[in-house]
Amino acid sequence: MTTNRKEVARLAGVSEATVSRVLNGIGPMKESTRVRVIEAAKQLNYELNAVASSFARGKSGNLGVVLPHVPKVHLFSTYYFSEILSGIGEAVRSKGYGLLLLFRDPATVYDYVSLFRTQRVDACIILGASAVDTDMEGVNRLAEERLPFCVMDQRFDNPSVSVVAADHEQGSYEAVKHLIDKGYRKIGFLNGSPQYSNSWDRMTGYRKALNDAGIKLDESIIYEGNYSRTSGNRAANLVYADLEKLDAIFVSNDRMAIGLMQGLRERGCQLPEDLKVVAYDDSDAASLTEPPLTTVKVPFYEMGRLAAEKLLSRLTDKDETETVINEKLQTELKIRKSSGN
Amino acid sequence: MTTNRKEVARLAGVSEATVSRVLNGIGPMKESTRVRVIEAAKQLNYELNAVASSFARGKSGNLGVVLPHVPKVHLFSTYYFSEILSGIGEAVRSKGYGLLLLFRDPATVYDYVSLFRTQRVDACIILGASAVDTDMEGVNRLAEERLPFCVMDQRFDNPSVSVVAADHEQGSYEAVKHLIDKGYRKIGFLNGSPQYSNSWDRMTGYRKALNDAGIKLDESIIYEGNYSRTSGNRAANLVYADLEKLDAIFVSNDRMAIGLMQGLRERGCQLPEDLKVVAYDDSDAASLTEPPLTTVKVPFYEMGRLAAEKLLSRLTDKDETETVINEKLQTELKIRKSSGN
DNA sequence: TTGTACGCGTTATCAA
DNA sequence: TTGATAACGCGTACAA
Repeated sequence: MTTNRKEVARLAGVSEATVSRVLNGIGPMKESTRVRVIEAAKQLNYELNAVASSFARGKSGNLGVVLPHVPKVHLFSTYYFSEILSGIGEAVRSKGYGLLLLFRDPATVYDYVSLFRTQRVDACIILGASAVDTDMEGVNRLAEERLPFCVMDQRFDNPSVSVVAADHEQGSYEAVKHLIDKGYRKIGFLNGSPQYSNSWDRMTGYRKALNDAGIKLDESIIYEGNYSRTSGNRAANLVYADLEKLDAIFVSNDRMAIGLMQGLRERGCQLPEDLKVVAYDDSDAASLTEPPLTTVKVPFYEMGRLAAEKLLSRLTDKDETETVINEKLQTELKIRKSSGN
Repeated sequence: MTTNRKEVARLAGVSEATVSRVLNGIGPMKESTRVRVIEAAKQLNYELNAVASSFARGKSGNLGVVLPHVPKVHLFSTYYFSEILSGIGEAVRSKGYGLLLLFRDPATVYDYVSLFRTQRVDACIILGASAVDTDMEGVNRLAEERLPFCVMDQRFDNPSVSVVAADHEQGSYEAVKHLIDKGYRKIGFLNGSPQYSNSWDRMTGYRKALNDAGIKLDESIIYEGNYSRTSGNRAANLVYADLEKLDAIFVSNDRMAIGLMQGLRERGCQLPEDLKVVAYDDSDAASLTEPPLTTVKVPFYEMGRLAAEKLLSRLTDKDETETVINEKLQTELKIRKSSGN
């Protein structure tokens, strides 16, 4: 069925080793034999058996991407998901690797190490990790083994955990500062789930911006959701009740902001007149809402690409310097109508 | 580094073959040896080398999912993408397969066959195929080789091409019928790119619904976009000019509907008062718009899962009946405010 | 510049 | 019920 190296060798009248060398472009070779082998390969429609090759090399040639999977529930905005994946895909393709998608059950400790031990991946990127015990445990075990991996957008105390993230403290700072600059002082904050370092960073940026402007933090206008639209909608209740205490509100992602705005409008609010909103992500939906969302754009695509490139080049390069990846990309405030512009 | 079968065999005091049999649960074996092998494996922290196993079996153990990739451009709503992928992921995981993600350049003929020949995948699912020459060519070559693959949501003339699709004719019929039932007669249609069989099916459904209601088709209120929001926005120009000819409009997907509605509103339209809209997909955005979209829900998740399950079970089952997959799933109309409810 | 020969870890076949 | 052993297709050190 599948034509193999032996047949090519026979047709070209050379040894199998020569076929390998020619096809991999390794070592010196006479032009004439090179041509002969190429011809034979083409004629026989020969293609390298990737599995056999992986086996011989002791590498799978795959980059693993692990994501949490709860059937029918979207933990992440599909925007985040598809952007990061596209970025990773780009890097993977240009380096000639495969991209193996793995789904993990968020409730149990995922065995990343076995992913490597069974040689299914040469490196891996972890999406959607949080600070809950199971996630920490899994990642820490991986770090112990000093395997090539990288966590996306979640910080860990463990200094040997590689991370590519966005600078959410800066992003949040600028978001809140934008509101302050426009003259608003009573700025609330609807944050997301505390198990993401993300959320903490946003909080830090929020506090710092208020502090730098000499505005006292008002704990009573800090709300918590879980990054879902529903949770934003739920928060509308509280926010609506506190409306006289609020000029504006900073929301940790677009989805919650959308839910919040819907909830507020249902209760008769005019937006942005009654409340200015700044959100986070700059997902597709951000410009769809009424009013369109002022929001912090996160370079998900670039984050994915960067993480993958760093990992893969570490695999390729002989420099075994075993460096921990620690990148923090800048965000960018996109100003639209929801903040009163 | 990696402990292998030989070490387990030695520790358990059996042959390597026995280790394999025990670990794969194949053939009869004495309980005592079974336990002994399991113990040894556990003690040595042994895990099967997936690559070696694939090699020996002559199968990669991966299901390939091929999607078109234009850097930074989203041909598909990320909703479609992530839903289908989740569905496939579910099936793949439950069957113990890997999911290999492949990106293809839409401009060139993708060599699916080599995917199999190089043994990178045991089966594959093609997303985003269209009727343009390069796509047809690629898929037809694949069909010729009688390899296990399946195209998602795109029909081909070639009867040996497996397809899992949604019934867009029915979906469109119901969408338009809904408008007719509400008493509207002047119903326009903003369709998507003609290279998708999808678009043709929607057209058929549209025509049939009008016809069944005794409404004469008016070519002058049929518009064409390319499924992008921008194209919907562009269409707003024409639609606005034709407003007196229109009671309602059926739009081939949510994104275009959103662009259209934005464009119309910018021109001073009141929605849904001035024009009723029914869209398609029921993506996340559908319920975010103002007014929320009446739209046709497509079971993307189930389509992904079904395609993957069919393919994988064909691989597993001894029944080599080489059946062509041809599934058409039903859609469901979700009624919201945009159609005047 | 090219060929020989071995190893990679598993599956599967055949004997015992 | 278990053990030998031959593939599997390729990479690569070493020899020529």
